[in-house]
Amino acid sequence: MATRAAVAAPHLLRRFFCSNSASSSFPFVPTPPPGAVPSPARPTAEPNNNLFVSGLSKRTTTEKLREEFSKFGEVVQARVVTDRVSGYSKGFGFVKYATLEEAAKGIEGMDGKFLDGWVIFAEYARPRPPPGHLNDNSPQFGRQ
DNA sequence: ACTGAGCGA
Repeated sequence: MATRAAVAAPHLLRRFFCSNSASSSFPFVPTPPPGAVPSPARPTAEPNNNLFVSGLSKRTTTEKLREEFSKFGEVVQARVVTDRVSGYSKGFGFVKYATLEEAAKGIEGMDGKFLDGWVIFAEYARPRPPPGHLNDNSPQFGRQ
């Protein structure tokens, strides 16, 4: 009968699970390799007065961005990146503080907070590419 | 139409 096998089955299963004392033989290793580099390519730039704000709502404008970040320091310049053709916001912007400590407070104060129903992320912006030489064809004419 | 990772005219 199959009843005898059913009695002997739990006995073998108990030995199977109790023999799991050595967890090093388990194929599932949630721990990362010890030789891994902590950060081969850091997603965050070095401390700077400029801040990169992402996760903005499509309805968030430059005025709203400066108004919110001005509560943590003096905002020298704030801009929400919008598309030139469509005119809609791309969902991220930049905020420049007067000093670096104000920029740090701005990140600590606005990073992970809600703005217009969206969780925004504030971090140090990367240095922009060189504008090149002063020429009439330079695209850096007009602002700042 | 703006949809959802990102680095700007």
